Amino acid sequence: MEKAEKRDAASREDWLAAALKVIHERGVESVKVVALARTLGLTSGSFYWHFKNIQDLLDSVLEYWENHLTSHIIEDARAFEGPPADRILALMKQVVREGAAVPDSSIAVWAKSDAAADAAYKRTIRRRFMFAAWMFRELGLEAEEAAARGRLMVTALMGEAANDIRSDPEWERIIEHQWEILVGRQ
Amino acid sequence: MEKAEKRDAASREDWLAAALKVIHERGVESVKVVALARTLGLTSGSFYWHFKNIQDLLDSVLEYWENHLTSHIIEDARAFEGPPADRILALMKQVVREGAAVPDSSIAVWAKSDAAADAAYKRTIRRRFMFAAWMFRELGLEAEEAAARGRLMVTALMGEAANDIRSDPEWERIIEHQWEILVGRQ
DNA sequence: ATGATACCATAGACACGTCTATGGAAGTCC
DNA sequence: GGACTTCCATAGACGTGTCTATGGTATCAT
Repeated sequence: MEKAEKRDAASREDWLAAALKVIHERGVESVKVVALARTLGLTSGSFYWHFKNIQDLLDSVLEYWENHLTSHIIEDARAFEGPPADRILALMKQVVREGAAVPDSSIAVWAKSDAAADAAYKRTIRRRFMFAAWMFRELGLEAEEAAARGRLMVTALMGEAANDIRSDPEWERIIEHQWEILVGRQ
Repeated sequence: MEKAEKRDAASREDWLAAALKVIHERGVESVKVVALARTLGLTSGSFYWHFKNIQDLLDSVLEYWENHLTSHIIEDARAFEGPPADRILALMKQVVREGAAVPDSSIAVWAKSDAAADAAYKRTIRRRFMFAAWMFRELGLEAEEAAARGRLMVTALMGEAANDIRSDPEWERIIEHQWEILVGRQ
């Protein structure tokens, strides 16, 4: 029983990871069960054992995205040992390095036509804004200024992700310069 | 002949506008000729008179997007009469107000699986970066600093668009605060 | 009025995708 | 070793979407 659940969860997650990959590469509408099955070396019969239907898969993917691509970065930054300003730079680099904001564009598009996706997206953005504001308050800034800078950082990183900054060999210097402006000599 | 070409172009543009709307609301993969025809009160027979096939439509939509949603904003900003700092704020507000960066997410996703879309997207981003850098140089900043700030502005606006800042009643104050940070007392 | 052109409707062949029904293999439990 | 559970394959019904073939109508020039 234990073993069985373990194997089930693993296989289920394979489908989720494959679906998320398709979503961020080609959009939600490109998630097709036969195509997913082919990439996993399975058939659609397996899919319908793990999921009720496609909507069921998509709902699960949302949860998967929320937990795997935002939460752990916040946790890492919270556990960061060092000056507040360095924490901000470390987070910015981690976001770019891991491509954490890469699927955002796809989820944003998805959110426009799906209520559950919209809720998950808004919830995630809010978390990012709140956490970013906290990081800037730690710098000694007052609440409103910290919120503005935090928001600017988050939205800029999302824009950079959409712009595929990772493929730019100089991305580290670019990020560092933006960090200087954000943390900046006020 | 003249008249006929005019009518042709108008109807063609109807299809393009409808397609772009679908793209930014549900993604490229959701562009279906029968669905488009229904919203236009036509049938697929009409579609295949104007376009060779779906790919032909999508290629044309790219061109349409590039010209209608980036170019005219740059032109407006270039023609702006007033201090350089005010020009920047005016552009930022216009981008948000017109939702000029709204379809960006959809195009970004599209670009990942289509070479032509990728080229158009990269070209557009580059144009935005270059123009933004120019605006900041007009402030009296040296080249590298201006480029960094301009890029930060552009990516942040793209992130805000993905985040649907327009629906926030306080968006004008948020933008103004970000503008202050960007133009900032350095 | 006759022909040419632009524009659109209709019908259907064809491909692709979803989901159900059914059964089979492998491990688990008693 | 028989019953049960988990996981997947196969086959096919069914729906949806693409694209072609064909013809109809309105407009315009001659």
